Amino acid sequence: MAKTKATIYNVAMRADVSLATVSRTLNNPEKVKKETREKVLKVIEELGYKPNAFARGLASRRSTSVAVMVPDMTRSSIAEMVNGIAIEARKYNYSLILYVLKDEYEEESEMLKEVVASQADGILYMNDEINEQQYQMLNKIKEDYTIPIILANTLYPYENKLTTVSIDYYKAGYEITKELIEEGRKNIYMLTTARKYMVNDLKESGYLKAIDEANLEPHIYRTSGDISINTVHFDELYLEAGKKLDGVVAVRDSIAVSFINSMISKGRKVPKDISVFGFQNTKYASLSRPRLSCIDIPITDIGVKAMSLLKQEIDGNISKQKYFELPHSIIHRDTTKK
Amino acid sequence: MAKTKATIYNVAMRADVSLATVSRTLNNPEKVKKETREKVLKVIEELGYKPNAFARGLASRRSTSVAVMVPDMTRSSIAEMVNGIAIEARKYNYSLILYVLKDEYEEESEMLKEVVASQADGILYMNDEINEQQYQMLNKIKEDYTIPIILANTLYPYENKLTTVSIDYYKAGYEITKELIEEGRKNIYMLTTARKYMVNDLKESGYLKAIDEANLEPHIYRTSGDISINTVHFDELYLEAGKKLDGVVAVRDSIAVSFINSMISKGRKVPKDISVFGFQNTKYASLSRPRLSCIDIPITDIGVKAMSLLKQEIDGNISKQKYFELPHSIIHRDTTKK
DNA sequence: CTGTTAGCGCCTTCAA
DNA sequence: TTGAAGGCGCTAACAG
Repeated sequence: MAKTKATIYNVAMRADVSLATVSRTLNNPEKVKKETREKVLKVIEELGYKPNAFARGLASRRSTSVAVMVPDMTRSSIAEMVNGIAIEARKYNYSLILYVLKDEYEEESEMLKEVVASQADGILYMNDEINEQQYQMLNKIKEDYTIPIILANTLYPYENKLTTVSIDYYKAGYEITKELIEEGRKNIYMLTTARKYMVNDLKESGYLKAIDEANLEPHIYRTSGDISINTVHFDELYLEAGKKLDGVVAVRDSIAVSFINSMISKGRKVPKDISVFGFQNTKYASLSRPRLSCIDIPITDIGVKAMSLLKQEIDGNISKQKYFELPHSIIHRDTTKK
Repeated sequence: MAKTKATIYNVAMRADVSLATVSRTLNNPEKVKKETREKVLKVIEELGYKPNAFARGLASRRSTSVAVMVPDMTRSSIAEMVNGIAIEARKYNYSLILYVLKDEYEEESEMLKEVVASQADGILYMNDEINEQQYQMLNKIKEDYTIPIILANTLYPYENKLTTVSIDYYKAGYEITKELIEEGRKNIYMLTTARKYMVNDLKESGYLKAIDEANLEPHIYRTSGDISINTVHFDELYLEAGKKLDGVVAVRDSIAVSFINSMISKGRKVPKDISVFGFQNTKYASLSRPRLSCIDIPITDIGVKAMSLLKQEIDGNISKQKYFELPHSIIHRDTTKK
């Protein structure tokens, strides 16, 4: 038998109070006399009453929901961040509305309009490919509709209008490159993506800095994120660089692992002949053989922090600090000497 | 300057029609004269008007949103399914409200109440650990509130009240076990999870069937999904099974890969001494060395299909068919002989 | 084909 | 501390 959802009115009737009182016990309990409150809560419990989210949203102009915008759920870093967001959101009883971005700017613009229409209380935006146009659009939305926006693991280094949570990719790139140099490596390659990712550019800058300081020759090699493609690329790379190549910093664990596989199949030894560092500390890193040394990024924590900052901003506590950096660390496993 | 969101009323004024007409051009365009419609649409465009989702939901009692309930975003199968759901949902302009389940039954029950309160038009539920209690609760929600529910990659073999999209895990388990038998393997182990997952039980049944048919001895070995733990387990397993062990069917790619790594470190050759099959065809399978043979599960398609079925049910097209099976396939790579 | 009108369920002043 | 009443922005009959 179809149960009709209890309304605030039913609760009020049964508790013998006005619906205003019911509303108050839910939203401003301190303004209701203790006995009345308890009586009302009891009825709410009995009826399994939950306020209709639409009616509440319409009347209060708050939704207790936030929009989560991500480029691609299948990337494990994104999924883990969303997990962190979900954990934190749960604490505040916030709902998450998920938007998976398409590549087209138009689509994204359309989605943002939807987000505004959905009355989301805030936006968590994560997209490591963010460009000028997207950044400005986000900022416009924020200003036009005064809706808080937090960028999670999404860096746009040329401006700082939007609150950002990330790690220091530049420093991380620098550090691991430096370690390879200290190992005595002379021909260190950076393996990065052909597509333009802001965070990868930063890793690259860090790499270049270290290489430059050591007076070595920089080698940037761009490949695809796709395994079947980059395997072919690595064959070419080997032809070109040959046995001189003795160190690699890859912008993703998966790229590092497929590079290692490619080299081993050519008879090169890791880390005897070549040392390799990856980025992220995904499961790939521990499942690979030899197990991958890499930068560990606290990706879940980034999600948690971003959500908690968003909550603060929604509550009106806007800090002056725009950039929040979480600590990374270097994990030494079996593809480096240390 | 804070733009105040345009309302239907603003649009009506400016287009010099009643608000009912604006509503119609949005929801029943065929009921509006072409010229009027175009005039209205033009104004909508100019004002960047998007109907307030709350008001619309409240008035229409439809939300054009669905609840997506998942156990854990960090599992790549879950993330990929959500991706499929997002792709399909976009076609219908549906929003996704994401709920990450906790282990506690109470929590889940609370979440379902929230889903009902949120007026979601339907529920996509995925949880391969589903138990009796959870299944019955879902069914109760469905009946009490007549809200469509689809189980995606979530099997509860003892009942069939809820529409389900999955693959035939039993058959898949049977097939790969049979292949190992045909290779001449005699001591084939099933590596499964210590925790109870419905789908893993089905894989196990398929394995047992094939083993039984061949008059072989069944060996079920339960381990953790956690890499650091199962490595230790595999050492124990090796002590116990020793060199007789010559075939493995693992319920997850990651388990298969860490098993392989463990055996290789002990000097065993894959697939010369041991053949190994995994399940899922994740990236781990192609990044491992040797590359893992496994069952390919069309996980994105399961998400797509589930969402499309849900949309159908929401639209009132409830088919009698309760169970929808998608085809799986066997991927032969380098850890088996074929 | 278009306009008028009555809610949808809740929050929030304003009075009492 | 409580109740009455208006309205949030939109949809959906019902008239015309």
